[in-house]
Amino acid sequence: MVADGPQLIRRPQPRGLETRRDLLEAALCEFASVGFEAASTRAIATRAGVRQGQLTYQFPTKDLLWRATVDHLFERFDAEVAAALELRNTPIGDDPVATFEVGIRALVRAVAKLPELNRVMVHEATEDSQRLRWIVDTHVRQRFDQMSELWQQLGACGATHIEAEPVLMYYCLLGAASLMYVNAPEARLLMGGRPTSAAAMDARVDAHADVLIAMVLGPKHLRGAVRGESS
Amino acid sequence: MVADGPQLIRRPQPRGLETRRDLLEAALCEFASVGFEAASTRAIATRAGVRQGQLTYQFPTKDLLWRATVDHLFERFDAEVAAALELRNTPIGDDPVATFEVGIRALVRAVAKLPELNRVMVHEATEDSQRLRWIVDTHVRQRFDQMSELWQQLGACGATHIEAEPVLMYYCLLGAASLMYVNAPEARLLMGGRPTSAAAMDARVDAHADVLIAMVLGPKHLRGAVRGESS
DNA sequence: GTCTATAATTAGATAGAC
DNA sequence: GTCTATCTAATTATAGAC
Repeated sequence: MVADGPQLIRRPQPRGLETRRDLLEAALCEFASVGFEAASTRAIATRAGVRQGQLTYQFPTKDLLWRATVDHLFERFDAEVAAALELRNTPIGDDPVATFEVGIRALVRAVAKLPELNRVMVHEATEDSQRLRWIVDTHVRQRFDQMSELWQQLGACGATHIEAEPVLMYYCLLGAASLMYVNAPEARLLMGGRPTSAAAMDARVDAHADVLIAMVLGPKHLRGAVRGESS
Repeated sequence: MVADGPQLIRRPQPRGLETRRDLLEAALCEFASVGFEAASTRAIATRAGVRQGQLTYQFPTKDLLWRATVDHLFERFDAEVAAALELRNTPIGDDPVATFEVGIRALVRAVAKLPELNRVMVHEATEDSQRLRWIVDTHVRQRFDQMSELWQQLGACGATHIEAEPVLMYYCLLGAASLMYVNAPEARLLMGGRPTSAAAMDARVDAHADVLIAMVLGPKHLRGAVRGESS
């Protein structure tokens, strides 16, 4: 999705691809933690276990590294969503209510497992820039349009008592779904540093999705799965 | 709330206080836009119309400038909340439902008028650090506890069909209330750069609060004020 | 494909003139 | 209280050896 890599005269060699992948994973962490400008290519290279010169060979400029990282992040995010969809016996069809419910569950699961994506988004979206325009045009707008259409279908079939224009609902749902994971270090401090096993984490994610669905579809849609706090 | 300023041997002189205020306003913008590490003290001084040496006289280190900025930000935020509360004929008392409703309206109004606070929070909360611990201990925890108690009262009196532990609800409500304003540059791109007059902005903020209240208190609490889209 | 060495900028902090 | 000049360290990007 973005011009990448070495000079591309011949197909890349396996060890180059591997360091490339390592660099992308390292860049993902750094960019998500502190944003584009504060992230240092040296720190990224070190985290990936290579030298700085190696990074600039794979990604000639910091900007190209960032774009490749964002592409990689959205790919992983889509994979998380797909995995979450398969986990359920996805009754997706032309029923907007079922689509919404399954979609919200998959969304919450994905943002919880990959908070780095929303962190990068938030670091970039606080100020207008070329990078923000690129990420909106390349990745965000299509997802926003998709969600808008679903929201309008939901309103048309009378499934919700909430009346709001799509852009408002987009940010309400995304914010409610993601802030706890974006601000996970803060949340951990507020909760007093409980250990949070993987199972407890999963239960919390399910409860989180239940809350969002109950907020939008109302009490009549409660499926008895709304837990407060469990192990 | 934080040790500040020059050597404090004598009371500060008026022109010093003025540049101090200018520096805090400038720092607020820079820290909110790009975060602590990417913000440059030179850029802050330039924006405030003074030289860099002047900044280090008022705030010896970047860290002290940041803390003073955050204190200032929370003061301004509380002022916005207070102004929003006075705007309504605040029926706050011991009725949790009324308190919640008025509080949500004031919250949405305040985050919309001062998105810089939530931007700073999000820049800091994506990674554990001394700054994060300081901001949580100094400003966040007391507000979190206050909101948790209100949420438990709301559940106890059966006013909501949502069942969730306080920390989950804290991030759901705060995320739903703030993301649109935190990511305002992105939202403007998604909406196609509509002009958004002050009146339209106000209407949108009211509609936003209506949505949050309807989400939590359910259809029975709709007050006929839920607008979709208006001028 | 990987590495070292280095150029060119820029950062925060300090010292001292006025 | 304000400003200029400067120090030290860290940044991205480049050139070239292997």
